[in-house]
Amino acid sequence: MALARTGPVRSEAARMAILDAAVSLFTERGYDHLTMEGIARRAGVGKQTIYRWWPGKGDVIAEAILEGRLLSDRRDLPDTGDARTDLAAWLSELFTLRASPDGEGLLRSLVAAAAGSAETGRRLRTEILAAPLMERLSQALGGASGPQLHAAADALVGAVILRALSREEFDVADMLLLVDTVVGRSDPSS
Amino acid sequence: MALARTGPVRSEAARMAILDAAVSLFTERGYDHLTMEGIARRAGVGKQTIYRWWPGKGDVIAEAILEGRLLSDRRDLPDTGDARTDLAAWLSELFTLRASPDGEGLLRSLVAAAAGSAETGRRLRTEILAAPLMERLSQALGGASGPQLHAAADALVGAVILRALSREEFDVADMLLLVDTVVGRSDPSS
Amino acid sequence: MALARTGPVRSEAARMAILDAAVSLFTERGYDHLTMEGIARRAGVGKQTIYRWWPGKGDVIAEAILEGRLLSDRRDLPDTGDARTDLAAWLSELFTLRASPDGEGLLRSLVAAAAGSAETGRRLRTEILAAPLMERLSQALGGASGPQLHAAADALVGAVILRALSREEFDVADMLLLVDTVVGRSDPSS
Amino acid sequence: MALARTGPVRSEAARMAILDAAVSLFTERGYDHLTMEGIARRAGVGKQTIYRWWPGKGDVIAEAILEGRLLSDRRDLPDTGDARTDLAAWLSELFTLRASPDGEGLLRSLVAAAAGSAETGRRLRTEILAAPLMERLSQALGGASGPQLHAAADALVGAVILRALSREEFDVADMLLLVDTVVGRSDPSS
DNA sequence: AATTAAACGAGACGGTACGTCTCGTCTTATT
DNA sequence: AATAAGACGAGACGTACCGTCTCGTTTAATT
Repeated sequence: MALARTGPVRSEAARMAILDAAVSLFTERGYDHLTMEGIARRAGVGKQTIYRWWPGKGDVIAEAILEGRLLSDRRDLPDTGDARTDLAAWLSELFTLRASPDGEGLLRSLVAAAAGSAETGRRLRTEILAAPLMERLSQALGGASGPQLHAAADALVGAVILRALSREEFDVADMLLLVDTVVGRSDPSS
Repeated sequence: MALARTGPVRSEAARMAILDAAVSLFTERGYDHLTMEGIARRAGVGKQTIYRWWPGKGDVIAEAILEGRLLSDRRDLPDTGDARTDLAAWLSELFTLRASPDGEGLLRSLVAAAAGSAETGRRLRTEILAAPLMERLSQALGGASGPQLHAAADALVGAVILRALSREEFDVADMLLLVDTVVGRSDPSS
Repeated sequence: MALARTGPVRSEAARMAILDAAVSLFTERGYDHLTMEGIARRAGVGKQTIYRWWPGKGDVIAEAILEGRLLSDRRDLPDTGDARTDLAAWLSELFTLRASPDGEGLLRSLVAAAAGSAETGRRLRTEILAAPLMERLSQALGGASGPQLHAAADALVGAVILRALSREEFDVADMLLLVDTVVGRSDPSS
Repeated sequence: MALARTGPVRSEAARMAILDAAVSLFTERGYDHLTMEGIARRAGVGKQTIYRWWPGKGDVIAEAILEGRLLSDRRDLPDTGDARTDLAAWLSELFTLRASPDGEGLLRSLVAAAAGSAETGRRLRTEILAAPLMERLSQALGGASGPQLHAAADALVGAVILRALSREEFDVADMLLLVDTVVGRSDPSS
């Protein structure tokens, strides 16, 4: 039998305030400038309340991603009937994912967070490679699944990340070329 | 007539000591733990001497990459005659690029550096996507070049980066599957 | 009802360690060489803990004076029955107030501290012109008090400070002459 | 036979520019904020040119005092016929000696300089205790000279310095009381 | 109801690093 | 040889955060 615990229970209000504060500071100033003290200040919360539940800022962000507070609105793909165009459009959106006025791209910030926190890294990939994308991509590949599908998904999303890191521009034509390279020009029609 | 600048000239010894120190600290402890003070300390140099020539640690690392002090030994591809195998082997090496004892992968650290510094981002891509890789990849694609070639290269390298960020394992079979996805199974043989 | 302040309370141990460190460094090397970093280092304290409670090094020294950690043992005058001799002896002691091995006179250091910090200036005068001196001086002046007494005290102590600043020697004969000038030769006898 | 020196001779223009710069910076911001780099910058001179001729900032200020670039206009006493009033007026002027907009009193700054530099200390006293003051004071004391005269002068000027350091106000009445204490009320009239 | 213990806000603490400033020494090309 | 310019190693400045550690208050479940 488990030892019965007495005393107050974890405050959901505090948890919410912390995640809200983290998300808003992250989108405003990027991952590098995100600080535990800043989160506590904006959330109106003691620092210990954050450290009690999360080991570091990376894990706070990881939880925010998990709850769909970041990236959530990029999950759905357009559906024009042409999978190739839809994928390119969705990747373009991913690439331009940016919110900060001072030019710190949000995608780069997410990459920085992923580089610094294992949990964030895991979740970032899972979230980006979400169901809608995989479904469309599978169709475009003629029903591929499993490792094959994942390879294609990683290639598409990875290429976008690499270009974002290199600060190169990436227009729609480039994006279509990328989709063609990975998905193949003639496969869907065959 | 140009204004003749008088006074002492930049110390090459100091520049070298700084880059050496930065490279060794970076490979030992990763980008996050790299500090300007640490570099100055190990280089036996005043902090101002670093700040005089570089705006931040990202730019020091960028210069180290440019000079081939990082990554240089991963530039050459093996040559077994089978481009598919060679590419997979080279990508595996890129993926396992790691030196830190405390588990901070070197590739992830480079990604963090790229996310934080525009110059590093630019140079990282240029360096990784170096001549040897592009040449072999072009052959594998049946002589592709220009945007088409770059799309394929970004897809391959990007996928590896994404998997590194997500802390997933990536064995040789996965790597071959990736190469097949991007390069195509039958193209080289045709 | 007053707002109840919660949270940890100021650490008396840290306060003591800081004042102790400041006093020892001050007497060892003088005010000019006294640094906030040095105090923090010797006190085994974070710099912020000093800056949290004092604006600058001058104010730390001011508090040390207020607590009698500097100057305290020069407060008592000898009592030979002859006020003139006693005052001269006490002023000589004030003049020779020195501790530093490298010749930085302690009195000059106090003057530098007073010049740089309003609070130290105020407290320095209050401390030097302490009760025992005023009492004896008042007797020597035939019971003078108030502004008259202060004028005489300032004249005596000020003259000593000026001579200390000018690095001139000041023997007992000079000191007696000074006392005679301010107190008057014949007053005590009358 | 002396070794004949060849090469250019010390630049008087540079010397002047340095002293001018030092004086203006001193009166603007006080001794504490005076820096060798600041002097060199404003004087349009290499730092080495200052260090070649002066060991430190205190000595530059000492030379400026010696040349009458500081204090020079306070040397003359008014002459109303009443030595007591004249001395009090002159001491008041000394006390209010201030130039900085941010309240750093010039007299306190001179004291700081004197505390930090032996040469400045020596010259400060010599300059303040200049001929005009001594002459008037001697008359007021009924022709005193030598150590006796110096004791009185030190007492007067020292008292003013001490009050300046303590940031206390010092009005004309106080000043007259001080003069009376040192010079004696009835001496001049007798 | 009284007790008990954990979660909370607040924030002090010993630290490390930041990026800037000045120190005094040392090159360099010019005059 | 003296100069203007300024790079250099050194280290203090005052600030921002780190992660840990009290504080006193508030809130549940257990007696």
